[in-house]
This record gives sequence, C-alpha cells and structure tokens, in this order.
Amino acid sequence: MPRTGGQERRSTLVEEAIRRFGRDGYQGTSLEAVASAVGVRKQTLLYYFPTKEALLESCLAAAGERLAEVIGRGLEGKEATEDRAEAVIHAVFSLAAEWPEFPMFIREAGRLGPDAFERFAAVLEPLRLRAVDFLQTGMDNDLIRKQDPAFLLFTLYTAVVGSLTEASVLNALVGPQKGRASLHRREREVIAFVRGALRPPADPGG
Amino acid sequence: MPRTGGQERRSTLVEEAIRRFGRDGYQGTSLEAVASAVGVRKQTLLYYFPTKEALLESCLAAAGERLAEVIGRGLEGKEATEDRAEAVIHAVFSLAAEWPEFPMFIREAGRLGPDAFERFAAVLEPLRLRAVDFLQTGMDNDLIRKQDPAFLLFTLYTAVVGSLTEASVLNALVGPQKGRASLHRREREVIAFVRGALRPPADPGG
DNA sequence: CCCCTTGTCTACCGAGCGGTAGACAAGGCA
DNA sequence: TGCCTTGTCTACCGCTCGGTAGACAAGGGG
Repeated sequence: MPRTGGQERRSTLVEEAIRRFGRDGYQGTSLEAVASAVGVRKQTLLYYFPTKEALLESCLAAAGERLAEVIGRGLEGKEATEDRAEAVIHAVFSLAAEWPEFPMFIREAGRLGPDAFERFAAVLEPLRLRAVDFLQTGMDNDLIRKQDPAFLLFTLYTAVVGSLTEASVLNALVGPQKGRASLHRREREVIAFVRGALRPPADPGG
Repeated sequence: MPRTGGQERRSTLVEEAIRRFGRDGYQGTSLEAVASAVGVRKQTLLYYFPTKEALLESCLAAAGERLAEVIGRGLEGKEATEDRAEAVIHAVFSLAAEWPEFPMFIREAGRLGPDAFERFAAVLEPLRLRAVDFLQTGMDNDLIRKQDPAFLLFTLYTAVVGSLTEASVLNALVGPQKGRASLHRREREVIAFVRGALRPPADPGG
C-alpha cells in the first residue's frame, strides 16, 4: 500500500531470484518458486518483471552492483601490493559467507552466454581495469611473476569462483564440508595458493 | 537390425547427450533434442534409457571412464615431477579440443549435486589417490610448495576446468576467443600458472 | 513355417511452465 | 464523493516435457 512497497518488493524478489537461480539454475527455477518464497503469487512477480528474462537482467545488474560495492569497500585503505589481491579475495569470500548462492549465481550468469555475463560484468569494468593495471605494475616492479595480466586475472577468477561454487568437487576431492569454518579454511588455502602463483621466480640478486 | 546395433546406438546416444547436457545443461536439454540429433525418435531413446536420469547416469559413467583413460594414457612414460602435472593438464586440454562440451558436462555434473558427481568421480578414484600421493611426495622432497595436498588438487582442478568452461568470463576478461590457437594459448597460460603455484619458496640454501 | 525377441515408430497423457486477461481492494487526488 | 493508479489476486491458455501404451517391421531359431 505505501508507495515504497513497490521498490522493496522489487529488491526482495531480485534477491530471492538470485538465490534460486544460483542454487537451481535459471532453467530449473520457476517463477512460482521465486514468488511464493517471498510470500506472493507468480502474477505479482510478473507485475514487476514482465518476463522471466527481465527478472534475470535485473538480477544480473543487481549482482554486479553488489559485488562492485563489496570489492570497492574491501580495497579501501589497502595500498600494499600483497594486501590488495588478498583484500579482494577476502571481500568475495565474506559476501559468499552471508550469501552462499551469490557466487553460484555468478557462475550461472557465465553459463547463460556472453550477453548475460556482459550485463553483469559491465558495472565491474572499472574494477577490471584497475586489476589489470595493478597486476601490470606489480610485474614491472618485480613483485609479481611476469605473464599476461588479463589471462592471470582470468585464472585467478576461476580459482576463486571455483573454490566457492564447486561444492560437489570439494566433497569428492577433500571430503565433506560443513559450516563456516571450512569456508575460512578454503579462503586461507586459496589466498596461499594465489600468493604462490603470483610470487616472482627466485631472484638471486634480490 | 544387427545385434551390435543396440550397443552402438547406446554409445552414440550417450555421446550426444553429453554434448547437449554440457552445452545446454541437464534441465535445458530435452530427450527429443538428444534423440533427433542422432536421427531417432524420443521413444527410441527411452527404449535404451528408461528415464532421463538413467541417461544421465550412463553419461556420468562414460565421462568418468573416458577421462580416466585419457589421463592415464597421458601419464604413460612421464616420470619427472614437473612433467606429470603438465601431462595431466595437456591430456585434459586435448580432450577438450576434440570435444568442447566434455568439460562443460563435467561442470554440469558438479552442479547436479554430490551424488551425480560421485558417479562420475568414482572411476577416477585411483587417479585421485595417485595425484594426492604425487603431490605429497613432491612436497616431502621440496619440489612442491608445502600445503594441503587435497586442497591443492581441488584448486588445480578448479583452475583447469574453469579455464575450459568459463568462456563468457574469458570473453569479458581477456577478449573474444576463437579457434584452436586460443585454446593452446590458454593451455600454456594455465600450465605456467600452475607451475608458478607449485614452485616451492625460494630456498637460499639451494 | 511360425513365433518371439529386438528395435523403431505413432499416438497420447498428465503435469508444470511462462505468460495473458481481468476482477478487485485500497489509498491519493481532484 | 468519485475516479484512477497501484498492487495483488484467481482463472485460464498454449506449449513443452518426461513418460506410457501399444502397433509394427524384421530377422533368427525351433
């Protein structure tokens, strides 16, 4: 009834849709499931989002904004080279801790084709540029092993997102995971792994 | 009409299903699509596989066997520590080159829950044990950076599979990819990345 | 020669989906 | 007061999907 009700409904619907799309996939999620989960009928959802695809696009945009904000906040005040990569990973893991379906949804976005992912990644473009620049500078200063910075960023992405989404693989490869402790454990392992991968080769003149 | 026709149909159906499940997802693939792609009606498929889930299970088992065979063959004759990790990556990339939907299907298997992935991973269990043992031995001999071998294997898995399946991300992060050359490029980058991540810390004592 | 297994087909069913049509309740505003 | 927008609902439509029932053709073996 209040006019703010509209926008609130919109965002709760989008958040719930991100959860469902992440957990069950886009095709595996029915509009009725999203709607009833927030206590509303399917036709009410269709009032806010005329089609399922429109709902998806809103989810992609919202996810991009949320991730950009979390990473941006995590980077504040971190100036040292090593701290910055770690801060990004920590920010993503923190988001995943309070919203486990979030990384799953991002992976689903990649699965839905380049157009969908583009919609999500658009708002992250400034961060991407900063990241590539950061890596390039680190290589120039011999703080990071020399390699293609764009490819390196891609591989880092797959390692981080993979460690947050491949629960079944984790289960098969290292054993059953449960609770928040294992997430922290994984974060430490990923950070250690990334640190090792970034480290420049042993420099006898160092 | 010949009695061998049955088994041949079975395997062509399974191969086509792996392609479709990988490309469009399990939920996004209809039985009719799989059947008609091999020139047969849906009911003929259901003659060989009574349910969609039965088809999936056959796909999981077949994929596991195929991957185990490819990796096993790739490891033949490779004894040096560095060569072995590289050989596995190369084997997987070669399989992906001739069958792009294969890694996508594996990722889909992980998405379908631990049970499904277990079915796929079961036949790979001996290889997993060899891999963990290999990593542990390398660490004991100071050839590999010391860390949890199971977690390391998991992170390596995510990096390799991610680089073969996250096409949309690759497109957004490093630019449009096309053709076989870019796949080789990616293989080289992943191998360099993994080599860097495995490398033990600089040891002043040589 | 006949039947029975193997493989493929047409026809159909029930359920669930995305989306449309339209009724209806409740403020906000003239 | 009366209307009109906003938000939610019930009812329904058409389509696709997974799965069933059963006809039918064609060898192979008694």
